[in-house]
Amino acid sequence: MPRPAPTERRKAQTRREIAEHALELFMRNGYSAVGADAIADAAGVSLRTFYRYFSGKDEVLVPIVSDSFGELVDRIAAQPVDEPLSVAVERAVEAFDPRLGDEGVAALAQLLGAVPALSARVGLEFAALEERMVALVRERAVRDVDEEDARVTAAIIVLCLRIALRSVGQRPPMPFDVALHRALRHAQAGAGLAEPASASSSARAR
Amino acid sequence: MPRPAPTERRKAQTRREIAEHALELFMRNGYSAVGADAIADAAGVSLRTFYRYFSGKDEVLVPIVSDSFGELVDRIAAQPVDEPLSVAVERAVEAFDPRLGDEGVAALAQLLGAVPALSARVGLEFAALEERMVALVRERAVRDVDEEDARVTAAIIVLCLRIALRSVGQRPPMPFDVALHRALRHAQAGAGLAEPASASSSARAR
DNA sequence: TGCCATTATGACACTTTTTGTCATATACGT
DNA sequence: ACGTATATGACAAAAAGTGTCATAATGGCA
Repeated sequence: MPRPAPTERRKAQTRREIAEHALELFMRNGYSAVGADAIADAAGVSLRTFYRYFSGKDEVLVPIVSDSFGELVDRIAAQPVDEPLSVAVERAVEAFDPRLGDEGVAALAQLLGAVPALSARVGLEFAALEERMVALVRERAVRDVDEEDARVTAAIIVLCLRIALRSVGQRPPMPFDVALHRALRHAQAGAGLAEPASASSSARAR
Repeated sequence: MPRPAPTERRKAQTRREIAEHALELFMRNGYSAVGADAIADAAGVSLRTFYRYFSGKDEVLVPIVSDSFGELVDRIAAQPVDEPLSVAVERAVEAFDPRLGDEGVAALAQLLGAVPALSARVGLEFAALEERMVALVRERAVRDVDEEDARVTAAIIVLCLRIALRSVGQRPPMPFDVALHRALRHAQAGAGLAEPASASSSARAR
Protein backbone atom coordinates (compact mmCIF):
# COMPACT_ATOMS: atom_id res chain seq x y z
CA MET A 1 0.00 0.00 0.00
CA PRO A 2 1.53 3.32 -1.07
CA ARG A 3 2.21 5.94 1.50
CA PRO A 4 0.18 9.18 1.51
CA ALA A 5 1.61 11.56 -1.07
CA PRO A 6 1.49 14.78 0.97
CA THR A 7 3.51 13.14 3.71
CA GLU A 8 6.15 12.10 1.25
CA ARG A 9 6.43 15.60 -0.08
CA ARG A 10 6.75 17.01 3.38
CA LYS A 11 9.55 14.62 4.19
CA ALA A 12 11.40 15.45 1.02
CA GLN A 13 11.00 19.10 1.88
CA THR A 14 12.38 18.62 5.39
CA ARG A 15 15.28 16.66 4.02
CA ARG A 16 15.99 19.35 1.53
CA GLU A 17 15.85 22.07 4.17
CA ILE A 18 18.26 20.28 6.42
CA ALA A 19 20.59 19.90 3.47
CA GLU A 20 20.45 23.58 2.63
CA HIS A 21 21.10 24.64 6.19
CA ALA A 22 24.05 22.25 6.25
CA LEU A 23 25.42 23.71 3.04
CA GLU A 24 25.30 27.19 4.47
CA LEU A 25 26.91 26.16 7.75
CA PHE A 26 29.65 24.25 5.98
CA MET A 27 30.45 27.22 3.80
CA ARG A 28 30.59 29.56 6.74
CA ASN A 29 32.39 27.47 9.36
CA GLY A 30 34.01 24.63 7.48
CA TYR A 31 32.90 21.04 7.28
CA SER A 32 34.66 19.58 10.29
CA ALA A 33 33.72 22.45 12.56
CA VAL A 34 30.02 21.79 12.08
CA GLY A 35 28.56 18.95 14.07
CA ALA A 36 25.41 17.09 13.23
CA ASP A 37 23.77 18.71 16.23
CA ALA A 38 24.51 22.17 14.89
CA ILE A 39 22.90 21.29 11.58
CA ALA A 40 19.89 19.90 13.36
CA ASP A 41 19.56 23.05 15.45
CA ALA A 42 19.85 25.31 12.43
CA ALA A 43 17.19 23.33 10.62
CA GLY A 44 14.93 23.33 13.65
CA VAL A 45 14.80 19.59 14.20
CA SER A 46 16.09 17.37 16.93
CA LEU A 47 19.33 15.51 16.55
CA ARG A 48 17.43 12.27 16.52
CA THR A 49 15.38 13.46 13.59
CA PHE A 50 18.49 14.45 11.76
CA TYR A 51 19.69 10.89 11.98
CA ARG A 52 16.35 9.68 10.68
CA TYR A 53 16.90 11.65 7.52
CA PHE A 54 20.61 11.10 7.13
CA SER A 55 22.84 8.25 8.13
CA GLY A 56 25.58 10.73 8.88
CA LYS A 57 27.02 14.15 8.27
CA ASP A 58 28.69 13.02 5.06
CA GLU A 59 25.32 12.29 3.50
CA VAL A 60 23.76 15.61 4.24
CA LEU A 61 24.40 17.27 0.88
CA VAL A 62 23.14 14.32 -1.10
CA PRO A 63 19.59 15.65 -1.58
CA ILE A 64 20.93 18.74 -3.30
CA VAL A 65 23.05 16.78 -5.73
CA SER A 66 20.37 14.19 -6.12
CA ASP A 67 17.63 16.68 -6.88
CA SER A 68 19.64 18.75 -9.32
CA PHE A 69 21.09 15.88 -11.27
CA GLY A 70 18.01 13.74 -10.98
CA GLU A 71 16.00 16.46 -12.69
CA LEU A 72 18.72 16.81 -15.25
CA VAL A 73 18.35 13.16 -16.12
CA ASP A 74 14.60 13.63 -16.28
CA ARG A 75 15.13 16.31 -18.89
CA ILE A 76 17.51 14.13 -20.84
CA ALA A 77 14.87 11.44 -20.91
CA ALA A 78 12.40 13.98 -22.21
CA GLN A 79 14.49 14.82 -25.27
CA PRO A 80 13.49 13.30 -28.61
CA VAL A 81 15.01 9.86 -29.00
CA ASP A 82 16.10 10.34 -32.58
CA GLU A 83 19.00 12.58 -31.80
CA PRO A 84 22.45 11.63 -30.48
CA LEU A 85 22.75 11.25 -26.77
CA SER A 86 25.40 13.90 -26.49
CA VAL A 87 23.02 16.38 -28.07
CA ALA A 88 20.21 15.33 -25.80
CA VAL A 89 22.43 15.86 -22.79
CA GLU A 90 23.51 19.29 -23.89
CA ARG A 91 19.97 20.34 -24.64
CA ALA A 92 18.87 19.15 -21.24
CA VAL A 93 21.64 20.96 -19.46
CA GLU A 94 20.60 24.32 -20.79
CA ALA A 95 18.03 24.51 -18.04
CA PHE A 96 20.21 23.08 -15.30
CA ASP A 97 19.77 23.89 -11.66
CA PRO A 98 16.23 25.00 -11.02
CA ARG A 99 16.33 25.38 -7.26
CA LEU A 100 19.87 26.33 -6.40
CA GLY A 101 21.28 29.69 -7.35
CA ASP A 102 24.60 30.02 -9.13
CA GLU A 103 26.31 30.76 -5.85
CA GLY A 104 24.67 27.67 -4.43
CA VAL A 105 26.07 25.47 -7.16
CA ALA A 106 29.48 27.05 -6.77
CA ALA A 107 29.40 26.51 -3.01
CA LEU A 108 28.40 22.91 -3.47
CA ALA A 109 31.12 22.26 -5.99
CA GLN A 110 33.76 23.88 -3.82
CA LEU A 111 32.78 21.82 -0.82
CA LEU A 112 32.87 18.63 -2.82
CA GLY A 113 36.32 19.54 -4.02
CA ALA A 114 37.57 20.34 -0.54
CA VAL A 115 35.99 17.64 1.62
CA PRO A 116 36.80 14.05 0.67
CA ALA A 117 34.07 12.60 2.86
CA LEU A 118 31.41 14.57 0.98
CA SER A 119 32.94 13.78 -2.37
CA ALA A 120 33.04 10.09 -1.57
CA ARG A 121 29.43 9.95 -0.52
CA VAL A 122 28.22 11.95 -3.47
CA GLY A 123 30.09 9.55 -5.70
CA LEU A 124 27.55 6.92 -4.76
CA GLU A 125 24.83 9.23 -5.96
CA PHE A 126 26.43 9.51 -9.34
CA ALA A 127 26.62 5.75 -9.47
CA ALA A 128 22.86 5.70 -8.98
CA LEU A 129 22.47 8.19 -11.81
CA GLU A 130 24.52 5.85 -13.93
CA GLU A 131 21.89 3.17 -13.45
CA ARG A 132 19.20 5.43 -14.78
CA MET A 133 21.43 6.51 -17.61
CA VAL A 134 21.90 2.93 -18.73
CA ALA A 135 18.19 2.72 -19.37
CA LEU A 136 18.27 5.93 -21.40
CA VAL A 137 21.15 4.67 -23.50
CA ARG A 138 19.35 1.45 -24.29
CA GLU A 139 16.17 3.32 -25.16
CA ARG A 140 18.07 5.31 -27.69
CA ALA A 141 19.84 2.43 -29.36
CA VAL A 142 17.61 0.71 -31.86
CA ARG A 143 18.08 -2.84 -30.60
CA ASP A 144 20.34 -5.48 -29.10
CA VAL A 145 22.72 -3.14 -27.35
CA ASP A 146 24.97 -5.14 -25.13
CA GLU A 147 24.35 -4.45 -21.47
CA GLU A 148 28.05 -3.90 -20.95
CA ASP A 149 28.39 -1.44 -23.79
CA ALA A 150 25.44 0.52 -22.55
CA ARG A 151 27.01 0.69 -19.10
CA VAL A 152 30.22 2.11 -20.48
CA THR A 153 28.39 4.74 -22.46
CA ALA A 154 26.24 5.65 -19.49
CA ALA A 155 29.24 5.78 -17.20
CA ILE A 156 31.07 8.11 -19.53
CA ILE A 157 28.15 10.50 -19.70
CA VAL A 158 27.86 10.57 -15.93
CA LEU A 159 31.59 11.04 -15.72
CA CYS A 160 31.25 14.14 -17.89
CA LEU A 161 28.64 15.48 -15.49
CA ARG A 162 31.01 14.96 -12.57
CA ILE A 163 33.87 16.58 -14.38
CA ALA A 164 31.69 19.53 -15.24
CA LEU A 165 30.60 19.92 -11.64
CA ARG A 166 34.19 19.81 -10.53
CA SER A 167 35.09 22.55 -12.98
CA VAL A 168 32.46 24.78 -11.44
CA GLY A 169 34.17 24.51 -8.06
CA GLN A 170 37.58 25.59 -9.26
CA ARG A 171 39.43 28.84 -9.76
CA PRO A 172 38.52 30.30 -12.10
CA PRO A 173 35.08 28.71 -12.05
CA MET A 174 33.77 27.53 -15.38
CA PRO A 175 30.06 27.60 -16.20
CA PHE A 176 28.52 24.20 -15.88
CA ASP A 177 27.22 23.95 -19.40
CA VAL A 178 30.51 25.01 -20.96
CA ALA A 179 32.49 22.49 -18.95
CA LEU A 180 30.02 19.78 -19.81
CA HIS A 181 30.18 20.61 -23.47
CA ARG A 182 33.93 20.30 -23.49
CA ALA A 183 33.96 17.01 -21.65
CA LEU A 184 31.34 15.51 -23.92
CA ARG A 185 33.14 16.59 -27.03
CA HIS A 186 36.30 15.02 -25.82
CA ALA A 187 34.67 11.75 -24.85
CA GLN A 188 32.84 11.70 -28.13
CA ALA A 189 36.10 12.04 -30.02
CA GLY A 190 37.36 8.87 -28.43
CA ALA A 191 39.05 10.59 -25.54
CA GLY A 192 42.35 10.81 -27.33
CA LEU A 193 43.02 7.20 -26.46
CA ALA A 194 44.21 6.32 -29.93
CA GLU A 195 46.82 8.98 -30.46
CA PRO A 196 50.44 8.00 -30.21
CA ALA A 197 52.88 10.46 -28.71
CA SER A 198 53.56 12.10 -31.99
CA ALA A 199 50.04 13.48 -32.38
CA SER A 200 48.26 16.09 -30.38
CA SER A 201 45.26 15.34 -28.23
CA SER A 202 41.68 15.60 -29.38
CA ALA A 203 42.03 19.22 -30.36
CA ARG A 204 42.60 18.27 -33.99
CA ALA A 205 40.57 15.12 -33.77
CA ARG A 206 37.61 17.24 -34.59
CA MET B 1 64.18 15.59 6.41
CA PRO B 2 63.14 12.19 5.08
CA ARG B 3 62.00 9.49 7.42
CA PRO B 4 64.04 6.27 7.77
CA ALA B 5 63.26 3.92 4.92
CA PRO B 6 63.00 0.64 6.87
CA THR B 7 60.43 2.17 9.17
CA GLU B 8 58.38 3.29 6.23
CA ARG B 9 58.41 -0.20 4.78
CA ARG B 10 57.44 -1.73 8.09
CA LYS B 11 54.52 0.63 8.38
CA ALA B 12 53.33 -0.12 4.88
CA GLN B 13 53.59 -3.79 5.68
CA THR B 14 51.54 -3.42 8.86
CA ARG B 15 48.95 -1.41 7.01
CA ARG B 16 48.75 -4.03 4.36
CA GLU B 17 48.41 -6.84 6.89
CA ILE B 18 45.59 -5.11 8.69
CA ALA B 19 43.87 -4.65 5.35
CA GLU B 20 44.19 -8.30 4.43
CA HIS B 21 42.87 -9.46 7.77
CA ALA B 22 39.97 -7.10 7.33
CA LEU B 23 39.24 -8.44 3.87
CA GLU B 24 39.11 -11.98 5.20
CA LEU B 25 36.90 -11.04 8.14
CA PHE B 26 34.54 -9.07 5.92
CA MET B 27 34.19 -11.98 3.53
CA ARG B 28 33.49 -14.42 6.33
CA ASN B 29 31.20 -12.41 8.61
CA GLY B 30 29.97 -9.50 6.53
CA TYR B 31 31.06 -5.90 6.69
CA SER B 32 28.75 -4.57 9.35
CA ALA B 33 29.25 -7.52 11.65
CA VAL B 34 32.98 -6.85 11.92
CA GLY B 35 34.02 -4.06 14.23
CA ALA B 36 37.27 -2.17 14.07
CA ASP B 37 38.30 -3.89 17.29
CA ALA B 38 37.88 -7.31 15.71
CA ILE B 39 40.09 -6.31 12.81
CA ALA B 40 42.69 -4.96 15.18
CA ASP B 41 42.63 -8.18 17.20
CA ALA B 42 42.95 -10.33 14.11
CA ALA B 43 45.87 -8.28 12.90
CA GLY B 44 47.50 -8.38 16.31
CA VAL B 45 47.51 -4.67 16.98
CA SER B 46 45.70 -2.54 19.50
CA LEU B 47 42.56 -0.69 18.58
CA ARG B 48 44.41 2.56 19.02
CA THR B 49 47.00 1.49 16.49
CA PHE B 50 44.30 0.53 14.04
CA TYR B 51 43.06 4.08 14.13
CA ARG B 52 46.55 5.35 13.56
CA TYR B 53 46.68 3.48 10.30
CA PHE B 54 43.11 4.05 9.21
CA SER B 55 40.71 6.87 9.81
CA GLY B 56 37.87 4.38 9.96
CA LYS B 57 36.61 0.98 9.00
CA ASP B 58 35.57 2.19 5.56
CA GLU B 59 39.17 2.96 4.71
CA VAL B 60 40.60 -0.39 5.63
CA LEU B 61 40.62 -1.93 2.16
CA VAL B 62 42.22 1.07 0.54
CA PRO B 63 45.81 -0.25 0.72
CA ILE B 64 44.83 -3.28 -1.31
CA VAL B 65 43.22 -1.23 -4.04
CA SER B 66 45.91 1.36 -3.82
CA ASP B 67 48.77 -1.11 -4.12
CA SER B 68 47.26 -3.09 -6.96
CA PHE B 69 46.21 -0.16 -9.06
CA GLY B 70 49.16 1.95 -8.11
CA GLU B 71 51.48 -0.70 -9.47
CA LEU B 72 49.31 -0.96 -12.52
CA VAL B 73 49.82 2.73 -13.20
CA ASP B 74 53.53 2.25 -12.64
CA ARG B 75 53.53 -0.34 -15.38
CA ILE B 76 51.56 1.91 -17.68
CA ALA B 77 54.14 4.59 -17.14
CA ALA B 78 56.84 2.09 -18.04
CA GLN B 79 55.38 1.36 -21.46
CA PRO B 80 57.01 2.98 -24.48
CA VAL B 81 55.58 6.44 -25.05
CA ASP B 82 55.25 6.06 -28.79
CA GLU B 83 52.24 3.80 -28.66
CA PRO B 84 48.62 4.73 -28.03
CA LEU B 85 47.58 5.01 -24.42
CA SER B 86 44.93 2.34 -24.76
CA VAL B 87 47.59 -0.08 -25.92
CA ALA B 88 49.90 0.88 -23.10
CA VAL B 89 47.12 0.27 -20.61
CA GLU B 90 46.29 -3.12 -22.02
CA ARG B 91 49.92 -4.17 -22.09
CA ALA B 92 50.32 -3.09 -18.50
CA VAL B 93 47.26 -4.94 -17.36
CA GLU B 94 48.54 -8.27 -18.57
CA ALA B 95 50.55 -8.56 -15.40
CA PHE B 96 47.89 -7.22 -13.08
CA ASP B 97 47.61 -8.16 -9.45
CA PRO B 98 50.96 -9.26 -8.14
CA ARG B 99 50.15 -9.82 -4.50
CA LEU B 100 46.51 -10.79 -4.37
CA GLY B 101 45.31 -14.10 -5.73
CA ASP B 102 42.39 -14.34 -8.10
CA GLU B 103 40.09 -15.16 -5.21
CA GLY B 104 41.41 -12.13 -3.43
CA VAL B 105 40.55 -9.86 -6.30
CA ALA B 106 37.14 -11.43 -6.64
CA ALA B 107 36.50 -11.03 -2.91
CA LEU B 108 37.55 -7.42 -3.04
CA ALA B 109 35.36 -6.68 -6.03
CA GLN B 110 32.35 -8.36 -4.47
CA LEU B 111 32.74 -6.41 -1.26
CA LEU B 112 33.04 -3.15 -3.14
CA GLY B 113 29.86 -4.02 -4.99
CA ALA B 114 27.98 -4.92 -1.86
CA VAL B 115 29.08 -2.30 0.66
CA PRO B 116 28.48 1.32 -0.33
CA ALA B 117 30.73 2.69 2.38
CA LEU B 118 33.69 0.78 1.00
CA SER B 119 32.84 1.66 -2.54
CA ALA B 120 32.58 5.33 -1.67
CA ARG B 121 35.93 5.45 0.06
CA VAL B 122 37.68 3.52 -2.67
CA GLY B 123 36.28 5.99 -5.15
CA LEU B 124 38.58 8.59 -3.63
CA GLU B 125 41.49 6.32 -4.36
CA PHE B 126 40.56 6.16 -7.99
CA ALA B 127 40.39 9.92 -8.02
CA ALA B 128 43.98 9.93 -6.82
CA LEU B 129 44.92 7.55 -9.59
CA GLU B 130 43.31 9.97 -11.99
CA GLU B 131 45.80 12.61 -10.91
CA ARG B 132 48.71 10.39 -11.78
CA MET B 133 47.06 9.43 -15.03
CA VAL B 134 46.81 13.05 -16.10
CA ALA B 135 50.57 13.25 -15.99
CA LEU B 136 50.90 10.12 -18.11
CA VAL B 137 48.49 11.46 -20.68
CA ARG B 138 50.39 14.69 -21.01
CA GLU B 139 53.68 12.85 -21.30
CA ARG B 140 52.33 10.93 -24.22
CA ALA B 141 50.94 13.88 -26.09
CA VAL B 142 53.63 15.63 -28.02
CA ARG B 143 52.86 19.13 -26.79
CA ASP B 144 50.35 21.73 -25.73
CA VAL B 145 47.69 19.39 -24.51
CA ASP B 146 45.05 21.32 -22.70
CA GLU B 147 44.93 20.50 -19.00
CA GLU B 148 41.22 19.96 -19.23
CA ASP B 149 41.43 17.61 -22.18
CA ALA B 150 44.08 15.58 -20.44
CA ARG B 151 41.86 15.31 -17.39
CA VAL B 152 39.00 13.95 -19.41
CA THR B 153 41.17 11.37 -21.07
CA ALA B 154 42.71 10.35 -17.77
CA ALA B 155 39.32 10.17 -16.11
CA ILE B 156 37.98 7.92 -18.84
CA ILE B 157 40.88 5.52 -18.52
CA VAL B 158 40.44 5.33 -14.77
CA LEU B 159 36.73 4.86 -15.32
CA CYS B 160 37.51 1.85 -17.46
CA LEU B 161 39.60 0.41 -14.65
CA ARG B 162 36.71 0.84 -12.23
CA ILE B 163 34.26 -0.72 -14.61
CA ALA B 164 36.59 -3.65 -15.14
CA LEU B 165 36.96 -4.16 -11.40
CA ARG B 166 33.22 -4.08 -11.00
CA SER B 167 32.81 -6.72 -13.67
CA VAL B 168 35.10 -9.00 -11.72
CA GLY B 169 32.79 -8.86 -8.74
CA GLN B 170 29.66 -9.86 -10.60
CA ARG B 171 27.95 -13.09 -11.58
CA PRO B 172 29.30 -14.46 -13.74
CA PRO B 173 32.67 -12.90 -12.98
CA MET B 174 34.60 -11.61 -15.94
CA PRO B 175 38.41 -11.68 -16.02
CA PHE B 176 39.84 -8.29 -15.29
CA ASP B 177 41.81 -7.93 -18.49
CA VAL B 178 38.89 -8.94 -20.68
CA ALA B 179 36.55 -6.47 -19.02
CA LEU B 180 39.11 -3.73 -19.28
CA HIS B 181 39.69 -4.45 -22.92
CA ARG B 182 35.99 -4.14 -23.66
CA ALA B 183 35.59 -0.91 -21.77
CA LEU B 184 38.61 0.66 -23.41
CA ARG B 185 37.47 -0.33 -26.87
CA HIS B 186 34.13 1.22 -26.25
CA ALA B 187 35.52 4.45 -24.88
CA GLN B 188 37.96 4.61 -27.75
CA ALA B 189 35.12 4.32 -30.22
CA GLY B 190 33.56 7.45 -28.81
CA ALA B 191 31.34 5.65 -26.37
CA GLY B 192 28.47 5.48 -28.79
CA LEU B 193 27.63 9.05 -27.97
CA ALA B 194 27.14 10.04 -31.56
CA GLU B 195 24.69 7.40 -32.67
CA PRO B 196 21.08 8.37 -33.11
CA ALA B 197 18.43 5.89 -32.19
CA SER B 198 18.44 4.32 -35.62
CA ALA B 199 21.94 2.91 -35.34
CA SER B 200 23.31 0.21 -33.08
CA SER B 201 25.90 0.86 -30.42
CA SER B 202 29.60 0.35 -30.79
CA ALA B 203 29.29 -3.30 -31.69
CA ARG B 204 29.75 -2.50 -35.36
CA ALA B 205 31.85 0.57 -34.77
CA ARG B 206 34.80 -1.70 -34.34
C1' DT C 1 -15.28 20.60 10.69
C1' DG C 2 -14.06 17.04 13.84
C1' DC C 3 -12.47 12.21 14.81
C1' DC C 4 -9.42 8.23 14.25
C1' DA C 5 -5.59 5.85 12.66
C1' DT C 6 -1.11 6.48 11.11
C1' DT C 7 3.31 8.15 11.45
C1' DA C 8 6.75 11.68 12.19
C1' DT C 9 9.10 13.85 15.99
C1' DG C 10 11.49 14.50 20.44
C1' DA C 11 13.71 12.94 24.65
C1' DC C 12 16.74 10.05 26.85
C1' DA C 13 19.62 6.27 27.67
C1' DC C 14 22.86 3.42 25.63
C1' DT C 15 26.32 1.42 22.30
C1' DT C 16 29.76 2.10 19.10
C1' DT C 17 33.20 4.73 17.07
C1' DT C 18 36.86 7.94 17.19
C1' DT C 19 40.38 10.89 19.35
C1' DG C 20 43.76 12.96 23.19
C1' DT C 21 47.35 11.97 26.14
C1' DC C 22 51.08 9.89 28.24
C1' DA C 23 54.12 6.11 29.49
C1' DT C 24 56.55 2.27 27.44
C1' DA C 25 58.83 -0.37 24.12
C1' DT C 26 60.82 -0.88 19.73
C1' DA C 27 63.59 0.15 15.81
C1' DC C 28 66.80 3.05 13.41
C1' DG C 29 71.47 5.25 12.58
C1' DT C 30 75.95 5.70 14.42
C1' DA D 1 75.85 -1.60 21.96
C1' DC D 2 73.92 3.35 22.68
C1' DG D 3 71.09 7.20 22.34
C1' DT D 4 67.40 9.14 20.03
C1' DA D 5 63.40 9.14 17.48
C1' DT D 6 59.06 7.18 16.98
C1' DA D 7 55.67 3.52 16.89
C1' DT D 8 52.69 1.19 20.05
C1' DG D 9 49.50 0.30 23.91
C1' DA D 10 46.41 1.54 27.68
C1' DC D 11 43.19 4.35 29.44
C1' DA D 12 40.04 8.15 29.45
C1' DA D 13 37.02 11.05 27.22
C1' DA D 14 34.54 12.97 23.45
C1' DA D 15 31.74 12.36 19.51
C1' DA D 16 28.80 9.79 16.51
C1' DG D 17 25.10 6.86 15.90
C1' DT D 18 20.99 3.74 17.51
C1' DG D 19 16.87 1.62 20.24
C1' DT D 20 12.87 2.65 22.44
C1' DC D 21 8.84 4.79 23.98
C1' DA D 22 5.70 8.61 24.74
C1' DT D 23 3.86 12.66 22.43
C1' DA D 24 2.40 15.55 18.76
C1' DA D 25 1.32 16.39 14.20
C1' DT D 26 -0.73 14.83 9.86
C1' DG D 27 -3.69 12.79 6.54
C1' DG D 28 -7.95 10.27 5.35
C1' DC D 29 -12.78 10.20 6.03
C1' DA D 30 -17.48 11.04 7.72
